[in-house]
Amino acid sequence: MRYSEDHKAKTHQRIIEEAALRFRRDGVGATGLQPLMKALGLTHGGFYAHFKSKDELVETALQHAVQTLASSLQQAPEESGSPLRRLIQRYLSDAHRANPGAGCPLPTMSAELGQRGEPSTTTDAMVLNRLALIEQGLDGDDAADESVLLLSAMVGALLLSRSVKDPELSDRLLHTTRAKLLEKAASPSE
Amino acid sequence: MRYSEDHKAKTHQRIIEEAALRFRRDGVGATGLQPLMKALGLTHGGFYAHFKSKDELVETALQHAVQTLASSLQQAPEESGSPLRRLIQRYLSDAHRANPGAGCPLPTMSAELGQRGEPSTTTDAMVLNRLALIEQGLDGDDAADESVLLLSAMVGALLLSRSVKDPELSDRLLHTTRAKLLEKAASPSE
DNA sequence: CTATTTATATTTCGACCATAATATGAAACA
DNA sequence: TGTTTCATATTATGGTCGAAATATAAATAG
Repeated sequence: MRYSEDHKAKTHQRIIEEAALRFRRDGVGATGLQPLMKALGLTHGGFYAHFKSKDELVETALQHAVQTLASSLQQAPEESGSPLRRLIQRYLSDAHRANPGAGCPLPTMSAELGQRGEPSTTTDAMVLNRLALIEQGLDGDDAADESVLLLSAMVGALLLSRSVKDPELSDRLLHTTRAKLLEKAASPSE
Repeated sequence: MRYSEDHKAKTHQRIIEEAALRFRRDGVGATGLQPLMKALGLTHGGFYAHFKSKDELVETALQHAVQTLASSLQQAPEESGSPLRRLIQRYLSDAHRANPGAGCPLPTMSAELGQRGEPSTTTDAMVLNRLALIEQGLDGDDAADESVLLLSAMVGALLLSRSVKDPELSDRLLHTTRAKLLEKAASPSE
């Protein structure tokens, strides 16, 4: 073997990362394997040496996105407030809205995955993970229910803010929801 | 051959209605014109006598769905509470979750429409319409901002509840959000 | 040997078009 | 006038096209 030892493994990983980007940015159905491989400087034929189907790649890329996001949400540089406040600020930020390919898969992919009849439970895991994360930042006996509201509002606001055409309306959706949710996460001991 | 006077108009309308159903249930990209026409007992060739492209049908079907929904939201039989409370109950109902093809296009189509680079402003119109409807049912100087939160949460909760696999988690997302939002719409004169 | 390329198979997509089909309005006939 | 035939306008059929999709297998390059 004159290929480097981990050559295939690196290609494998590059496919996953490019797919995770495109699936979130363009959608699963709109992402062709041919353009995907071409973007990596490869041809489409070799795809099946790495995955046995597109569906398998979807599942793999989704899990990769989940893990990447989970770690990206942990590291918060120097933002203000509690972990929950930082999460809200990051999630409903202009940067997150502008870069769906690097962001949360829920607003971009969950509808399509549900429609596909995907038997995957990865969405469930994501939701449960996010709910737990939010609940940690809340107080009171109502924290569990409140976390559901926060997650729904975050996902919905990001989705809608990306879907409307008018930039002012988009800002209103994003920033107003952010402000309202930050109110809820105001005082950890209220 | 000359058909009855309104034959083509009826066919035209049938195409729109079947498309509005499928676009919401299966997604725009996953809905082929051939199966669509076949479902109406027609062949695919005649499609272009009615619409000059699939994109035109998408726009038409979306507007049809908007108008249908708008009227369907008005007529509330004998549910409890204010119009806003009835809207929340209907939107976050088990029936709405179970029938995406007959429901609000925002949770099912907006992500895909945004990704498509659709230049349509129909999504904007829907959002503005819903915001105004919700704001009418709210009180206080905070009504405008509060309506954004309500809409985001409604869309997000419905989207997520349709996307997860576990029925209990789905119920939790749907019912908890409904309960929390009904609290907010509790007393019109608070 | 192995990872990738190249070539190919099979569908399916949106889109187009020539042709067939036929109900109505007009014309012709009784 | 009442009935039938004809011509026309309109709608749907069904075939086809190029492109792109997923997937496989053989050939090639590292």
